[in-house]
Amino acid sequence: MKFGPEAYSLEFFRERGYLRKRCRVCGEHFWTVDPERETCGDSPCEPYRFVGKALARRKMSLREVREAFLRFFEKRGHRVISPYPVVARWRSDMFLTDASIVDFQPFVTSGIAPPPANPLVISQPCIRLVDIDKVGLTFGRHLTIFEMGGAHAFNYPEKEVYWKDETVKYYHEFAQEIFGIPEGELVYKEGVWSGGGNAGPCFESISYGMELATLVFMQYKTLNGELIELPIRTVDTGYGIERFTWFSQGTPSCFDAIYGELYPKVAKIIEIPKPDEKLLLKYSPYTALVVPGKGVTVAEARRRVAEASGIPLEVIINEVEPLERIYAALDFTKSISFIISEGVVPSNVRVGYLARLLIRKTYRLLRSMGHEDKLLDLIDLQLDHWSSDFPHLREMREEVLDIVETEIKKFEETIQKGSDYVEKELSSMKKGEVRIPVEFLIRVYDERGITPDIVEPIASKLDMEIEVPENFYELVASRHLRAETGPVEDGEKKILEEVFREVPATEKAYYEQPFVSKFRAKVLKTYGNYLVLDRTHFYPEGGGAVADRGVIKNSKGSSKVVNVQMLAGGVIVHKLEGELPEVGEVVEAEIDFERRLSLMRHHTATHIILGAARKVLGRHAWQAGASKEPEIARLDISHHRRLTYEEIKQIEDEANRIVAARIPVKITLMSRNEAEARYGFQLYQGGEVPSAEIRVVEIPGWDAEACAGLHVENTEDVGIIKIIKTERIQDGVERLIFAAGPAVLPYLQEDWRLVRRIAEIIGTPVEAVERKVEEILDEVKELRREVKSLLSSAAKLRAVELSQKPTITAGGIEFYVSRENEDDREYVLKISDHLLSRPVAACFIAAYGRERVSLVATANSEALKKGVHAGKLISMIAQRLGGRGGGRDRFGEGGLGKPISEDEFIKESLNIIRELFK
RNA sequence: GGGCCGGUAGAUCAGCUGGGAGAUCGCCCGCCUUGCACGCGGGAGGUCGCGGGUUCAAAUCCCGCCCGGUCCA
Repeated sequence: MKFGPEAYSLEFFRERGYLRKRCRVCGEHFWTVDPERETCGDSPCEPYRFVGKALARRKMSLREVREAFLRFFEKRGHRVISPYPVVARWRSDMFLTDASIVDFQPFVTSGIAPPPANPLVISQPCIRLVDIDKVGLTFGRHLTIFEMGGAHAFNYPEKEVYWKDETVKYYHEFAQEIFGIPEGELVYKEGVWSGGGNAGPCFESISYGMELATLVFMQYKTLNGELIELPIRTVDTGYGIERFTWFSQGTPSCFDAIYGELYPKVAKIIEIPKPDEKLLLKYSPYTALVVPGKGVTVAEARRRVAEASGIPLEVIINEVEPLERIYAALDFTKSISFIISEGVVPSNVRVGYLARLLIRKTYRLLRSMGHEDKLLDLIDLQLDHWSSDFPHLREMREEVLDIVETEIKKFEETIQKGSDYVEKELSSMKKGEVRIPVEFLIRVYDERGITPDIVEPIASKLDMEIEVPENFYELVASRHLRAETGPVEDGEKKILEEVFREVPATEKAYYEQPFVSKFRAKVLKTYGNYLVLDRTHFYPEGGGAVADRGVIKNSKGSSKVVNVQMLAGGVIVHKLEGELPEVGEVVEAEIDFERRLSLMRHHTATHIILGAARKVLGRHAWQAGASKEPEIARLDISHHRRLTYEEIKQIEDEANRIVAARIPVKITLMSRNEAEARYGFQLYQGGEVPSAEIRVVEIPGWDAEACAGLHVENTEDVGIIKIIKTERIQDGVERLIFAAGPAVLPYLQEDWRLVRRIAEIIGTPVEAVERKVEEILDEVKELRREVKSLLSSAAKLRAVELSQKPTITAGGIEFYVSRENEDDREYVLKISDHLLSRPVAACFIAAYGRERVSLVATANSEALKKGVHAGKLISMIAQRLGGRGGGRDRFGEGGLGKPISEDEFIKESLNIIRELFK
């Protein structure tokens, strides 16, 4: 994708005499007032020229830059907006906020909802994990967490705010007024921005070798590679708050600028290497040459920097690399602090998995420095340091530390178990083999989460060679490619949407009058057994709740409503069983209201339980899914530990306290911006809500959620809430299964019946059941022991009895053939043990069991020497008697599956022995 | 959501080409020895995750479920 020069040719540039030039290194076009300039100045086209210098008006801290940025735009008519969360819960297409514009997508940029202000300015903490491996290497040009200063204007067809010229002008003034960057050092490189289905031209603003901001003009939608003009053109600027801070301070690295004040405290936890300042100042400018991305390995990037800077590679590795690790550790722990403080629980799914990867990566990084035990201390430091700007970090401190600690313990266990396994496997493969196959490394990572850096020390301990391919993680990923499965398309719904496309949206009468069960409505259209009315009280499936049921009466009779669905465009379609009415006819409908009431109770109960879970477990307990049926409801919540009986009981108690407190359930329709401002982002428990207006269901003082469901009027109407059971459906997600109101009764009654039945069976009063069952189990164990012991004595006696005289002696072997009455394998084998322990060649053949007779044959070592094979012997006997069997030389088993008499068994056995041994 | 690995004594695990449930540590008893991972002898401890199937016979093979781990989205 490329835009023509006209997209970048601004009045602003013409007025000020800018020239359009082409970078001799990268070939991109850029605008400058300096006729001598030959490169665009962006990394990697030239090294930094601000390091070690004080080029700005004054040195500024991160907070000072943020404030200066916000005030600058506030003075120019922008309203300052508070930052959004870093976890993008209002979106279903991404997990983390990675740009300020994300806050306003897709609702504002697509025109569904108005912006909270226009124009507006925000300093948005963003998290980007894509370049995580290069953090440190570029001395802070790349960070996993940074603040993006966003000045945004949304231009509507009927209302233009401002566009390209003003955007560039604002930047120009900002750079000059606040930072004193001379015009000759302000370069605007032409670029193309695209992301999230949108695109547009952009300018990258570069000074002294570093891109400080990107000015994007979002004006297209991309569809199948084509650009479609958007009705709303958005000014999307991203000012690098950290980069401006770095520039103003001229420190060797950006980390010094961000975390400089924190260094003394960090140094108390981990020793910070202190390479020669001159070395760093010499090295730093050339980190501009490192460009993250595929194809270039870390080693290769280092080699290039060494060459360009003239600093020997080993000096870089010895002096600079340890410092880079500290840098990365600081950046990662800040990211962890922000993510977890917003209630993310590490897990093996979704955003929780990203949190887990980040924590594990940081742990391994610290481990490589021998400081893995300091991870919590660093996070604590970050929480404290940044809480002056982001107060929720302090409020969540205890929860964050608890969650991270739990995760660390889990990982340590994984490492411990995995390492033991690896050592065992490697030792067993060691014979001759000194090179560890790559396949093994992939396998232990995939199956046990053991990364090659954990295998390495074990390998060297065993004198084995390990070589990790650069594309290791791609190899792992390729293992999973074939498993890709697309989402299951709801074909039926698609067809219905096509059929009813022209029908106007159905009036949702259930919101106006949620307690009306009988109504009349006009039939607008039918298709197959589907029916659309002009208005309906039937609540369609949605928000995790099943649809209403009921009947629709018409001239031809009455039909059952078996399903109700909401189609795109707001058309509600009823699926009927029975005759369908004529189009235009007015029908009478009645909802199964007992069922509906139960659904409403369960819906309100879900909100109450969620509030209770948050109170008992902590604010990280977010809804991770929910379902409501007439008989039962379930709520999935994020939590890092299995729920204990105590916690479950507490949640239940709290929930029922709210039920009893008779709190009216308040349902309000309000604008998105107002709802977010009043209740915060915890509104989006049920996921994204794709509308400008938000229906807020509030239980004052307890819970408020964006919710389209039907609720009872007062918490008292829920009656009672009983948690039936809990399950762990994913790591980090607990499922609460519960019932509310009369729906509770069947569960209580079943439990009651069960206990009474058990009491009846064991013949004891209900109160004594618990103790009695324990006694019975003890007794059973005791009896088993006794039986075993008695059989053992009996077997001994039987062996003595049998040993008096062999049934037959053939081939120098004594054969004892016996039909045992005791149907117990242990008993028979015990006889064999006694019988064969004497120093004569002996063989024991027995049949035991009544209806289904089993056979066994054993031989002692003396008998084996004389050629007995118990397995073959029993196989032959069994076959002769109509059964099957087999086994090894000293032991054989078989069975007949039918009864047999003693005489027949002994006769046939003897026949075979005689045949074999004459 | 999908893939892969696993579930055997209190703990860690072996046994898994079907044929008598094991080792180490821990526990109990005894001996030896005055000492903090001492030695020797003896013992207790198991629905082999649950359910179904195949088979004369299943810890072992097949199917389903539950639980744990892990990777990917």
